[in-house]
Amino acid sequence: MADEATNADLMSKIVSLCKRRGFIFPSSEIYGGINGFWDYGPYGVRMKRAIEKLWWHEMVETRDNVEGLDSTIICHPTVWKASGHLDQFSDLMTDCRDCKSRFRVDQMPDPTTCTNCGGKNLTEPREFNLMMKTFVGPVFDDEHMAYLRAETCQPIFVDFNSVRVATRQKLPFGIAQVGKAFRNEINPRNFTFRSREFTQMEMEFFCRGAEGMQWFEYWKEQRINFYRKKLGFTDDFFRIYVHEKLAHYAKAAIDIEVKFPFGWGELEGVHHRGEWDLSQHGKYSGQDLQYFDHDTGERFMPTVIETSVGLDRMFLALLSRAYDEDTADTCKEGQDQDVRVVLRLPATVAPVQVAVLPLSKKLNEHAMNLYNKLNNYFRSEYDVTGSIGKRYRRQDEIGTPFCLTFDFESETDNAVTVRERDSMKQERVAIPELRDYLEEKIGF
RNA sequence: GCGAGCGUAGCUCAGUUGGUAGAGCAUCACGUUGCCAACGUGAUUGUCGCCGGUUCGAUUCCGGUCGCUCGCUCCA
Repeated sequence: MADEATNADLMSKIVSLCKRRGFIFPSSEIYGGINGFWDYGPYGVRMKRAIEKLWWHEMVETRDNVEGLDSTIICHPTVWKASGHLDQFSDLMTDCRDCKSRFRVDQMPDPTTCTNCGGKNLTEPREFNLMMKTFVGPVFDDEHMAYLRAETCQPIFVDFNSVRVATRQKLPFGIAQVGKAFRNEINPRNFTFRSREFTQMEMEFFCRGAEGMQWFEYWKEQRINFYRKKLGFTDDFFRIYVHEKLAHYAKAAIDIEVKFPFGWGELEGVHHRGEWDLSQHGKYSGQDLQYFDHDTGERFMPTVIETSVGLDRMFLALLSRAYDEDTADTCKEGQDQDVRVVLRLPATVAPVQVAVLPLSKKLNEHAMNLYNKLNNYFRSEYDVTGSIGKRYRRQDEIGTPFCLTFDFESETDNAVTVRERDSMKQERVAIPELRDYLEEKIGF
């Protein structure tokens, strides 16, 4: 119980910090907000882009057999018929206000009576579909209805042949995409964890059916290594959930779950989807999406291994892991307690990687020169306002790993003090060596 | 979608038994200091979530609505 209370407390501290420092705040807040939508502020967008860049580099730029794609959010409506998104969850449902049960109206013996408790206190039958609707063209009728994509992977399947032909890729190869997806979630919850507009980072890897399990294991390991090595996740923070109940088309599936303040939650899925998606799109489009192997003369439907992660969830996972409160010693007199809020973010994703802080306003000119140089290579920030200690704390709160203090000796010895966020230790580094020094510490 | 709780400054919250509001922190300026939330002086900030009703008068009472949190439900 005490643990749960602490965690709920942690969640509200994170939400509060996000609002205060401009990481994330509610969309349309001056109008009272809109449920399930969140805006990323100045620091938030820096960090979000850094995470995306890290993923893209890992999944696309360092691999010859993975190609990128940026498809539209609105697709031909039949895409969602083929994928099964339109048929499922488009049933009429009713809720019993007395016993809180929910029923499909077409399955009730008597649609006016609760099947469970016999009560008559039912809500009006409503259509449940998690896809967001819109209209293409100025006429709002069924003919012109379209949907915002519920996941970024379907357009990858749809464009599979075009990508294959254009890039002359042979199996096995993958297609990756980062982009917005939309779901009319019944109940958005837990800050940005479940929202109605979100960003996915997905990769579909196409291979021969016989090699499917082998690639499934490969990508599972790759993704786990990414969290361990690139984001520093440890075994107490994430775990693997193996699906026992699989979708009818799937051969294997795991989720990578993370310890959020509200409990364990899915961060990424690695799924063996078999031939299902390409077969469906082949069937509905009438196009032959089979792969022809020139060496063996075989024609077959590729098997798909998917890695799918929510960017917003990775963002929230990083914040959950990074948030910490120190009770560090203070050097100032007259302070009983010094609680320091610090985000121990990996330097690669920190919104500000380097802060340049002149000890005095009199040092403005030269310190500003240093800042302008470093800002070409690192996400940097300059701050002269307030005492040096206060500025360190401001940077701690947004997770800046390195603060460079430009002091009265800097102009003569051509060096600055580098103060490290987590240890608060300081080191004197010559200005000409700063770039190499920081690049080595920050990494990609 | 159902139920419960909540909504006052950027953040955390106090307050008004109905007479349009305060604190701490934060922010800004000047002075001072010069490596871990220093100090002094001064300054900025709210349609008390939104709409409506009752009332001479509503931030306060009532209704609705929007949003947040928790539980149930849902999560293809």
